Amino acid sequence: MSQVAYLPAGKREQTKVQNRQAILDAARAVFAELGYDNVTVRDIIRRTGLAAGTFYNYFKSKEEVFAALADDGARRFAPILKSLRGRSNGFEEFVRAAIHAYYGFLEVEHAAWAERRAGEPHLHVTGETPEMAAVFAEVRGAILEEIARGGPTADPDFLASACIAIAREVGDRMLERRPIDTQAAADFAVTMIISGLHGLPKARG
Amino acid sequence: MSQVAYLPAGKREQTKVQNRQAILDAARAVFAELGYDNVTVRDIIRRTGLAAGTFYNYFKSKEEVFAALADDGARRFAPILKSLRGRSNGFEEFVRAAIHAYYGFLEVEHAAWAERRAGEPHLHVTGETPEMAAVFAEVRGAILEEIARGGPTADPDFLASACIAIAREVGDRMLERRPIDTQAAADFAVTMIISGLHGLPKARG
Amino acid sequence: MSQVAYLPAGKREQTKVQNRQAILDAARAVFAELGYDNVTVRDIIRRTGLAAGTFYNYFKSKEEVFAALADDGARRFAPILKSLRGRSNGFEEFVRAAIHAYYGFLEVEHAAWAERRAGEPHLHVTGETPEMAAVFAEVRGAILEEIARGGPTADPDFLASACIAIAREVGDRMLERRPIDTQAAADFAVTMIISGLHGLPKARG
Amino acid sequence: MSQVAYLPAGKREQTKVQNRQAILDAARAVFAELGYDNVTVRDIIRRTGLAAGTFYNYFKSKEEVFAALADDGARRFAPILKSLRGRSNGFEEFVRAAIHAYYGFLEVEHAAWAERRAGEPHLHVTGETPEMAAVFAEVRGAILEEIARGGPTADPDFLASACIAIAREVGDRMLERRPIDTQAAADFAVTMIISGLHGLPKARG
DNA sequence: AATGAATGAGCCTTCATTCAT
DNA sequence: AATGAATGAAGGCTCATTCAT
Repeated sequence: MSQVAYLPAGKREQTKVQNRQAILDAARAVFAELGYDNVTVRDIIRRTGLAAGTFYNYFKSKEEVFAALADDGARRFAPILKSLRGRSNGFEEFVRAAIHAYYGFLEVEHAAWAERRAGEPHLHVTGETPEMAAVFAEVRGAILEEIARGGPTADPDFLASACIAIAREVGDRMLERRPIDTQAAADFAVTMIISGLHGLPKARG
Repeated sequence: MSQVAYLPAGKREQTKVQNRQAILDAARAVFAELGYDNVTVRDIIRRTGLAAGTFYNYFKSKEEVFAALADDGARRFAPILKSLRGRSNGFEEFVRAAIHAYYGFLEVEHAAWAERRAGEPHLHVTGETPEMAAVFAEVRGAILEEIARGGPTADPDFLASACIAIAREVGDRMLERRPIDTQAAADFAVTMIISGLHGLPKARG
Repeated sequence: MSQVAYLPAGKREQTKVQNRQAILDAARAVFAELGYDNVTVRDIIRRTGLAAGTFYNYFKSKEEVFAALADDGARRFAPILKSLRGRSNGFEEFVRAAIHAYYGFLEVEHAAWAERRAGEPHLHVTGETPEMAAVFAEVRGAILEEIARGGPTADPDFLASACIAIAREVGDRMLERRPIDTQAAADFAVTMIISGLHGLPKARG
Repeated sequence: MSQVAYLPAGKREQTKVQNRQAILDAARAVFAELGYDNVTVRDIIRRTGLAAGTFYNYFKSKEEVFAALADDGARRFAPILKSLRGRSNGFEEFVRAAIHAYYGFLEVEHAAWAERRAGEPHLHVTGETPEMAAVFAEVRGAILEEIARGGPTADPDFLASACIAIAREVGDRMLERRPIDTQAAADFAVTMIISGLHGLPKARG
């Protein structure tokens, strides 16, 4: 009504996008900080400065925000990993590159956390930030694809799971140590994965 | 001091033990069903039929029940794994036996779950039941020991983590399929682990 | 920021004030009725008709409501006492006026109580309503000031305490009798205080 | 049945007395430590080592224990005060002696407390231990008696209340200071009381 | 759309009291 | 009598969600 008509996107729309982004940003931060399970919708909106009710104009639940963030992460990681693969000389090199990327991210992300989450029966922390979920998804995709094109005959799901599991769990251990040594962790994980792959029956002959 | 102490022998003691067990059973079920983080003390006692306050006669918190269950699990699994190791001819055989035992357990345990847990971002469920925590601890110990006696020089923590991670994650995938094929999953996991180990630098020579 | 901020002017704001007041009123009543220590947050909100959680939109704890009430009481009593002092011809008259004001308040307040609080070891009830806390605070201030300006050399804290104690305790007795005779009580208390003061060593000469 | 018959009091009866005493002792301690309002029956029996139910064989509620303790205190203090009165040369001396006795008790008792009870709206602490209740009761009796035998004509209840109030409140202030100076506090309280008395109308003449 | 107060279910925990043993 | 586990009513508090404005 009282809106200037010339602007390509009305103020309304812009605000809408901005708010959505604000919520996503806040959510990302608190997921990293508190861990998925401990995050409440209130935590998210508090961080946002928006009103409580506004959250529900954009998302139905914290699950939905998480999903959106993971999508987002996936969109951002896909090209990175793709280029990694392009530049890599063979599968092993790709795996190495991907794991280094992942551990680098872990290290940075982790540095941001306060050392909360004390008493809980510590059983792997991972998978609780959308970025990590996205990395996993991407790497998994890449592995599946690689396998499809002539890797071992082994069940691709099992294989992808195993690779990711190694990367993840070793990453967790890595984070528990001081100093954090991404190089050593990556070396180990890569060796384990690659030689594991070699042990599997080849596609033929 | 000067009072006659009524010996705790009769029915009282019996129901006390029974109640404790009832709580543990309920807790086990509920942890499996909802996942550790989502379980409330009330979930546990509700399933028990006991009064709210009664829970606190036995445990101080859900953490404590979890710990008790893990202890329990460890107590029951330790001898099994120990005997597995005694009977195994070499490390590979032990790994195979252990993984079979674990997957067998998973299969049974899993059969008990309803397929709830719909909306959640399904990122590994695992590690959240005390039994599994216990199994991991035991297997980890065994691996460490094996390594200590001339296995690869690799960082034992990384190694144990990786082996367990493979077993766990592949186990999860296994559970998602119909029919559940513990043999195939175990074959895969064992191969992956063993050949992964072979790729690691030997202690010497 | 880029959102239109709906100004808090309408009915919303009104009921917010109303609710706050409702809570304060309920709290006042309940403190008087049950005594500070026996009051629970739930007692307060119950009397309010509001939802449980609403209380916490306004106050963090019963302590905070109490403080708010005491502030309120102080604000209302300060001018009264001030004017009393202005109109009084000398300290004795002020003391008399203040005590009359206090006992008058006590009488009214007391009439509102049901005669609950049966079994408790009745050891002075007083000081547990915010108004009385406020009166005490004010009177204490006035006494301290008076003393500072040439009263007895005695320790001002002791002195204020003693005066207030007399007023309070005699007031309690007063309330226990039928009919309630504020005149007699005030006469006694004033005499006791004033002649007590006279007995103390003068500042000089 | 299996009891030796010769003993003047059977073991049963003795235990009964002992348990009652144990409860009373525990109660005394926790009343002093936590303050009447904050004490729960559980606090008392916990301290006792007895079983929860046993408490109810002896007392119906914490109120009842408190009353019993106050009685007990009264019984122990009566002779002390009586002798104080016998040895005192006139009323003033008695008041002084009694107040010294009271403040001495306060000082000792107080030393035993940890400095708990922080956040509470600090409005008089007193009257919450049975001993103090007893002292007050006794002093009150003495004052009443003294008055009856030719003191001021003033209302004896008011008078006793006022004297006790002064003693109590000044005692509270005393306890808040470091170092605790019972001499100064007693001097003040005695002066205030005695000169207050002098100002009251005499019985005749 | 945005707001933010209200809601009430639900969580954890403690407590007084009972009662079978 | 003594015991001590069981009970269930409260209490404090937080949260997701709604809805009048």
